[in-house]
Amino acid sequence: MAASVPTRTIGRLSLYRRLLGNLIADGVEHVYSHQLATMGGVTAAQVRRDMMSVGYSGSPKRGYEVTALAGSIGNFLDASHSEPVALVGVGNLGRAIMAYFAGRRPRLTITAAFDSDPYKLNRVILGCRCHALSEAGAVIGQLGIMTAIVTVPASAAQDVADQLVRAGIRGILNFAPIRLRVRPGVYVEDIDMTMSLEKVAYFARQNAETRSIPEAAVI
Amino acid sequence: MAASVPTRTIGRLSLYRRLLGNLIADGVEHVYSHQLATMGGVTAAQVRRDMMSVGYSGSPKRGYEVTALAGSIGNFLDASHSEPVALVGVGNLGRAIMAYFAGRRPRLTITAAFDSDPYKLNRVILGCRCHALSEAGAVIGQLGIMTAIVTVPASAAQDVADQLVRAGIRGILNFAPIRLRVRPGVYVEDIDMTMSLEKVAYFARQNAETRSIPEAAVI
DNA sequence: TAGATTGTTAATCGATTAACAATC
DNA sequence: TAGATTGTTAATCGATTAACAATC
Repeated sequence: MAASVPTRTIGRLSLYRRLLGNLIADGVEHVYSHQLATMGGVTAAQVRRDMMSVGYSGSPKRGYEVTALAGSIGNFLDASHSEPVALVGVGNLGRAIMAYFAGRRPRLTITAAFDSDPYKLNRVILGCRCHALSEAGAVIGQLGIMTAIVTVPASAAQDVADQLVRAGIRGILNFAPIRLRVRPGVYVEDIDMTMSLEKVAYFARQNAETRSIPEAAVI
Repeated sequence: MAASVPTRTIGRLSLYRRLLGNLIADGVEHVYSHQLATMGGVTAAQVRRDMMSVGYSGSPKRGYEVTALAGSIGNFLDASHSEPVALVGVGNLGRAIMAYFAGRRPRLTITAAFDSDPYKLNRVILGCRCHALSEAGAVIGQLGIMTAIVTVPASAAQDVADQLVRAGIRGILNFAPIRLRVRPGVYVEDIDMTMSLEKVAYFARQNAETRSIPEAAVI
Protein backbone atom coordinates (compact mmCIF):
# COMPACT_ATOMS: atom_id res chain seq x y z
CA MET A 1 0.00 0.00 0.00
CA ALA A 2 2.37 2.71 1.18
CA ALA A 3 5.33 3.00 -1.16
CA SER A 4 8.38 1.40 0.38
CA VAL A 5 10.30 4.09 2.21
CA PRO A 6 13.89 3.66 3.42
CA THR A 7 14.32 3.20 7.14
CA ARG A 8 16.32 6.41 7.50
CA THR A 9 13.46 8.36 6.03
CA ILE A 10 11.13 6.94 8.65
CA GLY A 11 13.51 8.13 11.33
CA ARG A 12 13.64 11.61 9.85
CA LEU A 13 9.86 11.77 9.65
CA SER A 14 9.71 11.05 13.36
CA LEU A 15 12.19 13.86 13.86
CA TYR A 16 10.24 16.33 11.71
CA ARG A 17 7.09 15.59 13.61
CA ARG A 18 8.76 16.48 16.88
CA LEU A 19 10.08 19.72 15.38
CA LEU A 20 6.63 20.51 14.04
CA GLY A 21 5.20 19.92 17.49
CA ASN A 22 7.58 22.53 18.86
CA LEU A 23 6.58 24.96 16.13
CA ILE A 24 2.89 24.40 16.83
CA ALA A 25 3.53 25.08 20.50
CA ASP A 26 5.21 28.33 19.47
CA GLY A 27 2.23 29.30 17.35
CA VAL A 28 4.11 29.07 14.06
CA GLU A 29 1.84 28.34 11.10
CA HIS A 30 4.16 27.86 8.15
CA VAL A 31 7.68 26.56 7.72
CA TYR A 32 10.13 26.32 4.83
CA SER A 33 12.16 23.27 4.00
CA HIS A 34 15.38 25.03 4.86
CA GLN A 35 14.05 25.93 8.30
CA LEU A 36 13.14 22.35 9.07
CA ALA A 37 16.49 21.34 7.62
CA THR A 38 18.40 23.62 9.98
CA MET A 39 16.48 22.41 13.00
CA GLY A 40 16.81 18.77 12.06
CA GLY A 41 20.40 18.79 10.92
CA VAL A 42 19.57 17.66 7.39
CA THR A 43 19.52 19.34 3.98
CA ALA A 44 16.59 21.27 2.58
CA ALA A 45 16.43 19.01 -0.47
CA GLN A 46 16.19 16.04 1.84
CA VAL A 47 13.29 17.61 3.70
CA ARG A 48 11.45 18.22 0.44
CA ARG A 49 12.07 14.69 -0.72
CA ASP A 50 10.82 13.32 2.60
CA MET A 51 7.66 15.44 2.39
CA MET A 52 7.06 13.98 -1.05
CA SER A 53 7.27 10.50 0.38
CA VAL A 54 4.47 11.20 2.84
CA GLY A 55 2.50 12.77 -0.02
CA TYR A 56 2.29 16.23 1.44
CA SER A 57 2.73 19.28 -0.79
CA GLY A 58 3.90 22.69 0.26
CA SER A 59 3.52 25.97 -1.51
CA PRO A 60 6.41 27.99 -2.97
CA LYS A 61 5.03 31.03 -1.22
CA ARG A 62 4.46 29.92 2.34
CA GLY A 63 6.32 26.63 2.48
CA TYR A 64 4.59 23.91 4.45
CA GLU A 65 1.57 24.36 6.67
CA VAL A 66 2.75 23.21 10.07
CA THR A 67 -0.36 21.57 11.51
CA ALA A 68 -1.42 19.93 8.26
CA LEU A 69 2.08 18.59 7.68
CA ALA A 70 2.26 17.21 11.21
CA GLY A 71 -1.05 15.52 10.55
CA SER A 72 0.17 13.99 7.29
CA ILE A 73 3.28 12.65 8.94
CA GLY A 74 1.14 11.28 11.74
CA ASN A 75 -1.12 9.52 9.27
CA PHE A 76 1.90 8.05 7.63
CA LEU A 77 3.78 6.99 10.76
CA ASP A 78 1.09 6.17 13.28
CA ALA A 79 -1.38 3.39 13.61
CA SER A 80 -5.03 4.37 13.46
CA HIS A 81 -5.37 3.59 17.14
CA SER A 82 -3.08 3.86 20.16
CA GLU A 83 -0.49 1.12 20.24
CA PRO A 84 0.72 -0.83 23.26
CA VAL A 85 4.39 -1.68 23.68
CA ALA A 86 6.00 -4.40 25.78
CA LEU A 87 9.25 -4.06 27.70
CA VAL A 88 11.35 -7.02 28.81
CA GLY A 89 13.94 -6.54 31.54
CA VAL A 90 12.88 -4.26 34.37
CA GLY A 91 16.37 -3.40 35.60
CA ASN A 92 17.92 0.03 35.95
CA LEU A 93 17.88 0.68 32.24
CA GLY A 94 14.42 -0.81 31.73
CA ARG A 95 12.91 1.33 34.47
CA ALA A 96 14.64 4.45 33.17
CA ILE A 97 13.20 3.77 29.73
CA MET A 98 9.75 3.17 31.15
CA ALA A 99 9.98 6.52 32.91
CA TYR A 100 11.34 8.15 29.77
CA PHE A 101 8.45 7.05 27.58
CA ALA A 102 5.74 7.56 30.16
CA GLY A 103 3.46 10.21 28.69
CA ARG A 104 5.86 11.22 25.95
CA ARG A 105 4.16 9.63 22.97
CA PRO A 106 0.58 8.95 23.97
CA ARG A 107 0.18 6.73 20.92
CA LEU A 108 3.01 4.46 21.99
CA THR A 109 2.62 3.36 25.59
CA ILE A 110 4.58 0.73 27.44
CA THR A 111 1.69 -1.37 28.63
CA ALA A 112 3.24 -4.65 29.69
CA ALA A 113 6.55 -5.33 31.43
CA PHE A 114 8.28 -8.67 31.80
CA ASP A 115 11.06 -9.79 34.07
CA SER A 116 12.52 -13.04 35.30
CA ASP A 117 12.92 -11.78 38.87
CA PRO A 118 10.12 -13.46 40.87
CA TYR A 119 10.25 -10.59 43.34
CA LYS A 120 8.95 -8.23 40.66
CA LEU A 121 6.11 -10.43 39.45
CA ASN A 122 2.64 -8.95 39.52
CA ARG A 123 3.98 -5.75 41.00
CA VAL A 124 3.04 -2.53 39.26
CA ILE A 125 6.19 -0.63 38.33
CA LEU A 126 5.78 2.87 36.94
CA GLY A 127 2.14 2.20 36.24
CA CYS A 128 2.84 -1.00 34.40
CA ARG A 129 2.26 -4.55 35.59
CA CYS A 130 5.27 -6.85 35.61
CA HIS A 131 4.72 -10.37 34.31
CA ALA A 132 6.80 -13.51 34.09
CA LEU A 133 8.21 -14.09 30.64
CA SER A 134 6.32 -17.37 30.48
CA GLU A 135 3.15 -15.30 30.28
CA ALA A 136 4.44 -13.37 27.27
CA GLY A 137 2.43 -15.33 24.75
CA ALA A 138 -0.82 -14.82 26.61
CA VAL A 139 -0.32 -11.17 27.58
CA ILE A 140 1.08 -10.03 24.25
CA GLY A 141 -1.57 -11.90 22.33
CA GLN A 142 -4.38 -10.57 24.47
CA LEU A 143 -3.24 -6.95 24.28
CA GLY A 144 -2.37 -7.21 20.59
CA ILE A 145 1.17 -5.96 21.15
CA MET A 146 3.45 -5.89 18.11
CA THR A 147 6.39 -3.85 19.41
CA ALA A 148 8.79 -4.72 22.22
CA ILE A 149 11.76 -3.15 23.96
CA VAL A 150 14.47 -5.52 25.15
CA THR A 151 16.60 -4.39 28.09
CA VAL A 152 17.86 -7.72 29.42
CA PRO A 153 21.53 -8.75 29.66
CA ALA A 154 23.18 -9.97 26.46
CA SER A 155 23.20 -13.54 27.72
CA ALA A 156 19.40 -13.64 27.90
CA ALA A 157 18.54 -11.49 24.90
CA GLN A 158 18.37 -14.08 22.13
CA ASP A 159 16.15 -16.35 24.19
CA VAL A 160 13.89 -13.41 25.05
CA ALA A 161 13.73 -12.38 21.39
CA ASP A 162 12.73 -15.89 20.36
CA GLN A 163 9.93 -15.93 22.89
CA LEU A 164 8.75 -12.47 21.84
CA VAL A 165 8.65 -13.41 18.18
CA ARG A 166 6.73 -16.57 19.02
CA ALA A 167 4.32 -14.43 21.01
CA GLY A 168 3.61 -12.33 17.92
CA ILE A 169 6.04 -9.42 18.25
CA ARG A 170 6.98 -7.90 14.86
CA GLY A 171 9.42 -5.19 15.90
CA ILE A 172 12.10 -5.10 18.60
CA LEU A 173 14.05 -2.18 19.99
CA ASN A 174 17.08 -3.98 21.34
CA PHE A 175 19.37 -2.49 23.99
CA ALA A 176 21.23 -5.74 24.66
CA PRO A 177 24.76 -5.66 23.24
CA ILE A 178 24.26 -8.62 20.94
CA ARG A 179 23.00 -9.08 17.41
CA LEU A 180 19.62 -10.76 17.60
CA ARG A 181 18.75 -13.38 15.03
CA VAL A 182 15.12 -13.24 14.05
CA ARG A 183 13.16 -14.57 11.13
CA PRO A 184 12.36 -12.30 8.17
CA GLY A 185 9.35 -10.15 8.86
CA VAL A 186 10.58 -9.08 12.27
CA TYR A 187 12.27 -5.68 12.41
CA VAL A 188 15.10 -5.17 14.89
CA GLU A 189 16.61 -1.82 15.75
CA ASP A 190 19.70 -1.91 17.92
CA ILE A 191 20.75 0.67 20.44
CA ASP A 192 24.23 -0.38 21.46
CA MET A 193 25.36 2.16 24.01
CA THR A 194 28.81 0.68 24.50
CA MET A 195 29.47 0.77 20.78
CA SER A 196 28.21 4.33 20.56
CA LEU A 197 30.32 5.50 23.47
CA GLU A 198 33.45 3.85 22.08
CA LYS A 199 32.77 5.51 18.76
CA VAL A 200 32.41 8.91 20.39
CA ALA A 201 35.57 8.39 22.42
CA TYR A 202 37.46 7.38 19.28
CA PHE A 203 36.43 10.46 17.32
CA ALA A 204 36.88 12.73 20.31
CA ARG A 205 40.46 11.57 20.49
CA GLN A 206 40.96 11.97 16.74
CA ASN A 207 39.59 15.50 16.94
CA ALA A 208 41.76 16.36 19.88
CA GLU A 209 44.87 15.00 18.14
CA THR A 210 44.37 16.49 14.71
CA ARG A 211 43.59 19.98 15.89
CA SER A 212 45.37 20.20 19.17
CA ILE A 213 47.30 23.32 18.17
CA PRO A 214 44.79 25.18 15.97
CA GLU A 215 41.88 24.61 18.33
CA ALA A 216 43.18 27.05 20.90
CA ALA A 217 43.33 29.71 18.24
CA VAL A 218 39.90 28.85 16.87
CA ILE A 219 38.19 29.25 20.20
CA MET B 1 48.35 9.13 11.11
CA ALA B 2 45.64 6.49 11.02
CA ALA B 3 43.98 6.34 7.62
CA SER B 4 40.57 7.94 7.73
CA VAL B 5 38.06 5.21 8.48
CA PRO B 6 34.28 5.65 8.05
CA THR B 7 32.30 5.99 11.25
CA ARG B 8 30.37 2.79 10.61
CA THR B 9 33.60 0.87 10.45
CA ILE B 10 34.57 2.20 13.88
CA GLY B 11 31.26 0.93 15.23
CA ARG B 12 31.82 -2.49 13.74
CA LEU B 13 35.32 -2.67 15.18
CA SER B 14 33.86 -2.04 18.60
CA LEU B 15 31.41 -4.87 17.90
CA TYR B 16 34.10 -7.28 16.74
CA ARG B 17 36.14 -6.62 19.82
CA ARG B 18 33.23 -7.59 22.02
CA LEU B 19 32.70 -10.78 20.02
CA LEU B 20 36.40 -11.57 20.27
CA GLY B 21 36.19 -11.05 24.02
CA ASN B 22 33.49 -13.71 24.17
CA LEU B 23 35.58 -16.06 22.05
CA ILE B 24 38.60 -15.55 24.28
CA ALA B 25 36.46 -16.32 27.30
CA ASP B 26 35.40 -19.54 25.56
CA GLY B 27 39.01 -20.48 24.90
CA VAL B 28 38.72 -20.13 21.14
CA GLU B 29 42.05 -19.35 19.45
CA HIS B 30 41.21 -18.77 15.80
CA VAL B 31 38.21 -17.43 13.95
CA TYR B 32 37.24 -17.10 10.28
CA SER B 33 35.75 -14.00 8.75
CA HIS B 34 32.47 -15.77 8.10
CA GLN B 35 32.19 -16.77 11.75
CA LEU B 36 32.66 -13.20 12.95
CA ALA B 37 30.26 -12.14 10.22
CA THR B 38 27.54 -14.47 11.45
CA MET B 39 27.97 -13.36 15.04
CA GLY B 40 28.05 -9.69 14.15
CA GLY B 41 25.29 -9.65 11.58
CA VAL B 42 27.56 -8.43 8.78
CA THR B 43 29.09 -10.02 5.69
CA ALA B 44 32.34 -11.93 5.62
CA ALA B 45 33.77 -9.58 3.02
CA GLN B 46 32.97 -6.68 5.28
CA VAL B 47 34.81 -8.32 8.15
CA ARG B 48 37.87 -8.84 5.98
CA ARG B 49 37.78 -5.27 4.79
CA ASP B 50 37.48 -4.01 8.34
CA MET B 51 40.43 -6.15 9.44
CA MET B 52 42.45 -4.59 6.64
CA SER B 53 41.62 -1.15 7.95
CA VAL B 54 43.11 -1.94 11.34
CA GLY B 55 46.11 -3.45 9.56
CA TYR B 56 45.69 -6.97 10.88
CA SER B 57 46.27 -9.94 8.58
CA GLY B 58 44.78 -13.38 8.95
CA SER B 59 45.90 -16.61 7.42
CA PRO B 60 43.95 -18.58 4.82
CA LYS B 61 44.48 -21.67 6.91
CA ARG B 62 43.45 -20.65 10.40
CA GLY B 63 41.68 -17.36 9.82
CA TYR B 64 42.39 -14.70 12.40
CA GLU B 65 44.17 -15.23 15.69
CA VAL B 66 41.63 -14.17 18.29
CA THR B 67 43.81 -12.60 20.97
CA ALA B 68 46.14 -10.87 18.52
CA LEU B 69 43.23 -9.49 16.54
CA ALA B 70 41.53 -8.22 19.68
CA GLY B 71 44.81 -6.53 20.55
CA SER B 72 45.08 -4.90 17.14
CA ILE B 73 41.56 -3.58 17.34
CA GLY B 74 42.27 -2.30 20.81
CA ASN B 75 45.36 -0.49 19.59
CA PHE B 76 43.34 1.06 16.87
CA LEU B 77 40.28 2.03 18.92
CA ASP B 78 41.63 2.77 22.36
CA ALA B 79 43.70 5.51 23.81
CA SER B 80 47.06 4.50 25.21
CA HIS B 81 45.78 5.16 28.70
CA SER B 82 42.42 4.83 30.43
CA GLU B 83 40.04 7.59 29.46
CA PRO B 84 37.66 9.46 31.74
CA VAL B 85 34.15 10.33 30.57
CA ALA B 86 31.78 13.01 31.86
CA LEU B 87 28.02 12.63 32.20
CA VAL B 88 25.63 15.57 32.39
CA GLY B 89 22.12 15.03 33.72
CA VAL B 90 21.88 12.65 36.65
CA GLY B 91 18.20 11.78 36.25
CA ASN B 92 16.67 8.35 35.80
CA LEU B 93 18.32 7.81 32.44
CA GLY B 94 21.64 9.29 33.52
CA ARG B 95 21.84 7.05 36.56
CA ALA B 96 20.86 4.00 34.55
CA ILE B 97 23.63 4.76 32.08
CA MET B 98 26.13 5.29 34.87
CA ALA B 99 25.18 1.90 36.26
CA TYR B 100 25.32 0.37 32.79
CA PHE B 101 28.86 1.51 32.08
CA ALA B 102 30.21 0.88 35.56
CA GLY B 103 32.89 -1.75 35.09
CA ARG B 104 31.88 -2.61 31.57
CA ARG B 105 34.70 -0.95 29.67
CA PRO B 106 37.49 -0.35 32.13
CA ARG B 107 39.17 1.97 29.63
CA LEU B 108 36.15 4.23 29.45
CA THR B 109 34.95 5.20 32.89
CA ILE B 110 32.38 7.80 33.81
CA THR B 111 34.46 9.84 36.18
CA ALA B 112 32.59 13.09 36.58
CA ALA B 113 28.86 13.76 36.76
CA PHE B 114 27.11 17.10 36.44
CA ASP B 115 23.60 18.18 37.35
CA SER B 116 21.73 21.40 37.93
CA ASP B 117 19.85 20.02 40.94
CA PRO B 118 21.52 21.62 43.99
CA TYR B 119 20.36 18.68 46.08
CA LYS B 120 22.70 16.39 44.14
CA LEU B 121 25.78 18.60 44.33
CA ASN B 122 28.88 17.09 45.86
CA ARG B 123 27.05 13.85 46.50
CA VAL B 124 28.66 10.69 45.24
CA ILE B 125 26.23 8.84 42.98
CA LEU B 126 27.22 5.38 41.79
CA GLY B 127 30.78 6.05 42.77
CA CYS B 128 30.96 9.31 40.91
CA ARG B 129 30.95 12.81 42.33
CA CYS B 130 28.20 15.13 41.13
CA HIS B 131 29.23 18.69 40.28
CA ALA B 132 27.43 21.85 39.29
CA LEU B 133 27.63 22.56 35.59
CA SER B 134 29.39 25.81 36.35
CA GLU B 135 32.36 23.73 37.46
CA ALA B 136 32.49 21.90 34.14
CA GLY B 137 35.38 23.91 32.79
CA ALA B 138 37.54 23.33 35.85
CA VAL B 139 36.68 19.66 36.39
CA ILE B 140 36.85 18.63 32.75
CA GLY B 141 40.05 20.53 32.22
CA GLN B 142 41.68 19.12 35.30
CA LEU B 143 40.76 15.50 34.55
CA GLY B 144 41.55 15.89 30.84
CA ILE B 145 38.11 14.65 29.79
CA MET B 146 37.36 14.70 26.07
CA THR B 147 34.16 12.65 25.92
CA ALA B 148 30.78 13.45 27.46
CA ILE B 149 27.36 11.85 27.71
CA VAL B 150 24.38 14.21 27.69
CA THR B 151 21.21 13.01 29.40
CA VAL B 152 19.48 16.29 30.16
CA PRO B 153 16.05 17.33 28.84
CA ALA B 154 15.92 18.66 25.29
CA SER B 155 15.34 22.20 26.51
CA ALA B 156 18.69 22.26 28.30
CA ALA B 157 20.77 20.19 25.89
CA GLN B 158 22.09 22.89 23.56
CA ASP B 159 23.20 25.04 26.43
CA VAL B 160 24.89 22.08 28.08
CA ALA B 161 26.61 21.17 24.81
CA ASP B 162 27.93 24.70 24.42
CA GLN B 163 29.39 24.64 27.92
CA LEU B 164 30.92 21.22 27.37
CA VAL B 165 32.59 22.26 24.13
CA ARG B 166 33.92 25.36 25.80
CA ALA B 167 35.28 23.16 28.57
CA GLY B 168 37.26 21.15 26.02
CA ILE B 169 34.94 18.24 25.19
CA ARG B 170 35.56 16.85 21.69
CA GLY B 171 32.91 14.11 21.50
CA ILE B 172 29.33 13.97 22.78
CA LEU B 173 27.00 11.01 23.13
CA ASN B 174 23.66 12.81 23.09
CA PHE B 175 20.48 11.25 24.45
CA ALA B 176 18.48 14.47 24.35
CA PRO B 177 15.90 14.47 21.55
CA ILE B 178 17.31 17.49 19.78
CA ARG B 179 19.97 18.06 17.15
CA LEU B 180 22.94 19.69 18.83
CA ARG B 181 24.81 22.39 16.95
CA VAL B 182 28.50 22.23 17.63
CA ARG B 183 31.51 23.63 15.88
CA PRO B 184 33.52 21.46 13.46
CA GLY B 185 35.96 19.27 15.31
CA VAL B 186 33.39 18.10 17.84
CA TYR B 187 31.84 14.73 17.13
CA VAL B 188 28.22 14.17 18.15
CA GLU B 189 26.51 10.79 18.18
CA ASP B 190 22.77 10.85 18.81
CA ILE B 191 20.77 8.19 20.58
CA ASP B 192 17.20 9.23 20.02
CA MET B 193 15.08 6.63 21.77
CA THR B 194 11.75 8.12 20.77
CA MET B 195 12.75 8.14 17.14
CA SER B 196 14.00 4.59 17.36
CA LEU B 197 10.86 3.34 19.05
CA GLU B 198 8.62 5.04 16.51
CA LYS B 199 10.67 3.49 13.75
CA VAL B 200 10.32 0.04 15.27
CA ALA B 201 6.59 0.51 15.77
CA TYR B 202 6.22 1.62 12.16
CA PHE B 203 8.00 -1.39 10.73
CA ALA B 204 6.34 -3.76 13.17
CA ARG B 205 3.00 -2.58 11.83
CA GLN B 206 4.18 -2.86 8.21
CA ASN B 207 5.36 -6.38 8.88
CA ALA B 208 2.13 -7.34 10.58
CA GLU B 209 0.06 -5.90 7.72
CA THR B 210 1.98 -7.25 4.78
CA ARG B 211 2.20 -10.79 6.06
CA SER B 212 -0.83 -11.10 8.24
CA ILE B 213 -2.14 -14.14 6.40
CA PRO B 214 1.06 -15.97 5.43
CA GLU B 215 2.67 -15.52 8.85
CA ALA B 216 0.31 -17.92 10.54
CA ALA B 217 1.32 -20.55 8.00
CA VAL B 218 5.02 -19.74 8.34
CA ILE B 219 5.06 -20.19 12.09
C1' DT C 1 48.08 -31.40 -3.58
C1' DA C 2 43.24 -29.91 -2.96
C1' DG C 3 40.38 -26.90 -0.66
C1' DA C 4 38.95 -23.28 1.89
C1' DT C 5 40.11 -18.69 3.16
C1' DT C 6 42.44 -14.33 2.70
C1' DG C 7 43.55 -9.63 0.57
C1' DT C 8 42.09 -6.59 -2.86
C1' DT C 9 40.09 -4.85 -6.95
C1' DA C 10 35.98 -3.97 -9.83
C1' DA C 11 30.92 -3.77 -10.09
C1' DT C 12 26.83 -2.73 -7.81
C1' DC C 13 23.75 -0.55 -5.12
C1' DG C 14 21.32 2.99 -2.65
C1' DA C 15 21.07 7.19 -0.75
C1' DT C 16 22.40 11.96 -0.92
C1' DT C 17 23.25 16.11 -3.38
C1' DA C 18 22.94 19.33 -7.06
C1' DA C 19 20.30 21.44 -10.34
C1' DC C 20 16.47 23.61 -12.42
C1' DA C 21 11.90 24.25 -14.52
C1' DA C 22 7.38 25.00 -12.45
C1' DT C 23 4.88 27.61 -9.19
C1' DC C 24 2.93 30.80 -5.99
C1' DT D 1 6.22 41.16 -11.89
C1' DA D 2 10.35 39.54 -9.37
C1' DG D 3 11.96 36.42 -6.15
C1' DA D 4 12.16 32.73 -3.33
C1' DT D 5 10.58 28.12 -2.82
C1' DT D 6 8.70 23.81 -4.36
C1' DG D 7 8.64 19.16 -6.88
C1' DT D 8 11.45 16.21 -9.41
C1' DT D 9 14.99 14.54 -12.28
C1' DA D 10 19.97 13.71 -13.17
C1' DA D 11 24.67 13.48 -11.26
C1' DT D 12 27.39 12.37 -7.50
C1' DC D 13 29.04 10.09 -3.79
C1' DG D 14 30.18 6.47 -0.63
C1' DA D 15 29.63 2.21 1.10
C1' DT D 16 28.54 -2.55 0.24
C1' DT D 17 28.86 -6.61 -2.45
C1' DA D 18 30.73 -9.72 -5.71
C1' DA D 19 34.53 -11.77 -7.61
C1' DC D 20 38.90 -13.88 -7.92
C1' DA D 21 43.92 -14.48 -7.87
C1' DA D 22 47.14 -15.33 -4.09
C1' DT D 23 47.99 -18.05 -0.16
C1' DC D 24 48.42 -21.33 3.51
